[in-house]
Amino acid sequence: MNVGIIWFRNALRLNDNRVLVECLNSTNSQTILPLYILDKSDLEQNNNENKIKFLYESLIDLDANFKAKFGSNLIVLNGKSKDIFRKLLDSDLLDLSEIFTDYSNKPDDIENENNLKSILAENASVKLHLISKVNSLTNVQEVVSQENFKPPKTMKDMEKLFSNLYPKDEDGFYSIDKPLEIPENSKPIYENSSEIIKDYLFDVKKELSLLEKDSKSYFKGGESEAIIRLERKVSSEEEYIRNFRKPRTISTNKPENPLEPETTGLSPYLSFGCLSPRLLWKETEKCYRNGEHTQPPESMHGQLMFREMFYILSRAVENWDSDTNNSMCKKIEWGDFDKSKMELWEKGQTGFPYIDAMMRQLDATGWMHHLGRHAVSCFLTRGQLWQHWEQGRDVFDRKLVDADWALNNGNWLWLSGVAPFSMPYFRLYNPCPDGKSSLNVEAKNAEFVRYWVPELKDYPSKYIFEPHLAPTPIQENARCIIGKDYPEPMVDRKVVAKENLAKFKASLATLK
DNA sequence: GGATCCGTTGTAGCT
DNA sequence: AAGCTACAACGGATC
Repeated sequence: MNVGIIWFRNALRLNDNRVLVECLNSTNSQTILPLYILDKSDLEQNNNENKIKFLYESLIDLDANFKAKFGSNLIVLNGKSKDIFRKLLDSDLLDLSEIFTDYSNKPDDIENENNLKSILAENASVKLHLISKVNSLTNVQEVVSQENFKPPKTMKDMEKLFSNLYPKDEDGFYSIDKPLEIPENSKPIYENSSEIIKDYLFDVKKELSLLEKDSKSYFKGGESEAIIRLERKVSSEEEYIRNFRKPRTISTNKPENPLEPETTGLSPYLSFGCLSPRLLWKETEKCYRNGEHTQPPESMHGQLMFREMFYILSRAVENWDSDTNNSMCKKIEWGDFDKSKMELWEKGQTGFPYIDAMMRQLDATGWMHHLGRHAVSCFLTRGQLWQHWEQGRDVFDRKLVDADWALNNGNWLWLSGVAPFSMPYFRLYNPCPDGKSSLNVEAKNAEFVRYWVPELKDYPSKYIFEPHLAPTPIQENARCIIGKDYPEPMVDRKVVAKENLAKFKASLATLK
């Protein structure tokens, strides 16, 4: 019996999963074998616990849904994918014919893929299918190899690109593909693999139980959770979706539930592939069809188009995740790696309550408000600390539950000011937002800072963003002396901002 | 080909 | 208190 492997990688779901559909439709495989492969030591080294927890929960959910639908468990293995595939190929017990997985251009995935290809080269009868349009709305390989392709840098570019690929219908909506239904299984599951791969079997439930319990991690992983949240935050919130505008959705988290984001909170589900971007697009479109709605770049569809832009760019631009030999990254003379600066920033001990609140939220929950991301990345790089964007990128990658290689690198390129996006380098975010700042919705409600920086909970709002300016009696009254109970600002923000602006300008001049 | 416009989301100070 | 202006001046696309 020929076996076709469904190798789940970045799409931990059954809905709108082309990998699943293609495998079940293939005439070359008579039985199927669903696999997920992780490398525990690698996973633990590069991800904090919130992310690992989210992954385990997603795998448990996928397993349960797969079992309910297809009558068999998902097989989760711990090891190097090349060793595992070698084992499967060498076994006499299993007649492997095809491997189906989702297309990815993440460096780790490409490395694993290349290893697999070299193994398969010795077994010409086994075919590897890389399925496109699983986690993106477009076929990014096809898009970037088109003759007239130019890397998109603005929303206008993306609108042009979408108009060509998905001509608008009479109502003005792009003809994005319909999400795929979960297919009916017409094939038996290959049940005899456990003997072959027994050394690699990974007990997800057990591993999850070993993780720490006191995590503030807010999002629960899994497709089931994604579908519930999609319904709760999109489908049944039509007015919110139709009016969606990024700058106007800044707000502190609700006092009664400080961990729940004001925005949809769907990003972790997108990055783990628990949710199809196509499904989110179409649910949003349903809301749009009922009345007036915002337009890109600010609208919900606009957000998904930016996501798509980064997927395309990360494939088109060599060395997307590096500042070397990256055609979209200006090489700025960043300061040498400064361990103490990085630690203060990462631990939320900079002495800037807004920055510290955001960084502590990131550490505790794995999530941060998008404008917080702007503020802390600007602060770390061109704004105040003059540290290399790659350092901040690494921290975000390790801690953000919604970290996505293409998006995370793209956003750091953008916010640090090195990419040719619309971010004039002199436009800095104020780490101490006051009532006049565009961040003022957040600033007016200082509860956010009080929750995450409880040392300052008794400070009057007037001083909460720059507590070192509070007169001594006020500090004493709030039982938090700056310099003793909460740090002094680690830099004079205005002085360093001015210096950094000059350095950035000087660096740019040498590039001309 | 030089001028002008525009870009998902700036800030500070003044009236 | 909302709105204007200055700040300092990017870089690619378009006219």
